[in-house]
Amino acid sequence: MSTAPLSVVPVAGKPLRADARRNRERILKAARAVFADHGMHSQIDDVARRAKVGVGTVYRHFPTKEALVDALVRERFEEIAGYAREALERADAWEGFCELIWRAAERNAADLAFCETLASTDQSRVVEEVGLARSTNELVRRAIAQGRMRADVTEDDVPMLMCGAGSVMRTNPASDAWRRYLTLMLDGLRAS
Amino acid sequence: MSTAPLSVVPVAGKPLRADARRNRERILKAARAVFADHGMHSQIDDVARRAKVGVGTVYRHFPTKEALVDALVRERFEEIAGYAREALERADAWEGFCELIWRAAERNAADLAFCETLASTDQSRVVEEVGLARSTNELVRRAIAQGRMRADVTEDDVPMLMCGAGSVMRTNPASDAWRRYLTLMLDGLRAS
DNA sequence: CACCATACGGAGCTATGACTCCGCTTGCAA
DNA sequence: TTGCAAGCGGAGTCATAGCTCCGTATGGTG
Repeated sequence: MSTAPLSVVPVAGKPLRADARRNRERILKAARAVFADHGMHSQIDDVARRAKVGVGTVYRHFPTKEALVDALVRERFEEIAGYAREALERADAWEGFCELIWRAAERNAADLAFCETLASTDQSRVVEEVGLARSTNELVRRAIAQGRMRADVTEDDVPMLMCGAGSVMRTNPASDAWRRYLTLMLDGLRAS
Repeated sequence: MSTAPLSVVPVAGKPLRADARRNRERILKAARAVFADHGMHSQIDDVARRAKVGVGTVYRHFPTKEALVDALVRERFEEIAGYAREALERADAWEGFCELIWRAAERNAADLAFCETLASTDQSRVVEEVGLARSTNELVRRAIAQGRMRADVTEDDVPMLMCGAGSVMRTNPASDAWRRYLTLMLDGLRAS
């Protein structure tokens, strides 16, 4: 007995009915808002309600809560990877690096779930897949070569930096503590 | 109908039967181990099993899971407050400060639940009550006066620092990333 | 238009884990 | 030794939240 696929995303990347495509967008939009506000404690029912869609529909598009979160996280990382590519175009790599960090942090500051995810689970997989790893490594390499960043900085330091920032944002939401944090941390990274 | 007290800790701080005192210690000991390993996801049943005690007994001593965690956290903060007092005895306040941070971090590195708590909920209350706030403030004040710490450091920076460390420890358990983190951060705090 | 695969809604089902209840046991004071 | 308040054990209750099921609706194709 060949059961029909539970998921709306077909075996091969096929057409996807118009209403399904529309609903998928509604769900993602609602999820962005709900998860930003309530973090990982957000409930799928809330997302569904907000998207004006039944729970079943949410689960047809994203088979588990985890899958939904992954989609949101990936979206965000892709955006940040874009910042990284822009930063690479600057002649001064250190300036580019700082800009990247600040832009990314600013983007995440209002998103509770993303901060929680960042500060609690390893994201190296996505960071890799999205091309963010490559860009930041290159940025770090250049900044060191230009003598603006301390020479012992490694690729692992950047995720660590952001993970710390996420945690500070989470502990003091609605505060500027994280700006303070980044200032100190970047001072720690600068060549002396 | 005056119901008997649910809790074993009496209205006034009274005698507490011998077996009750013994069990309380067993519970705390078990809880330290379980929470260190499994973090906030730890289950009371596991604590009870490990303590060789019924669940009911755990709840008689600590009315909620939260209360148990609070007790553990407070214990740890009291210990750290001790480190802080020792650090204050050093003539070089900056050295004392670094020592405090390193000792505290070393102590927390193997304790998942403590890191999670640190990185997710505001602990300023306990930090205050335990006298840790007072000590670190004094330490910071002196280090700045002695010209070894950058002058714009405030009392809020220290919890932030530790909170970030907790989060790094949690994301990369069984790794030395947090040492790296502290090195950078302390460099950020040092007077240039 | 008619047909049907694709998709939807939302009332449940279920697993999990915090907490309670109550009959039995035990420390300890008289 | 005896009485009983203080404690104990652990099966059971309850609330929550992730997820499923299936009858109904609808886009799109011939």
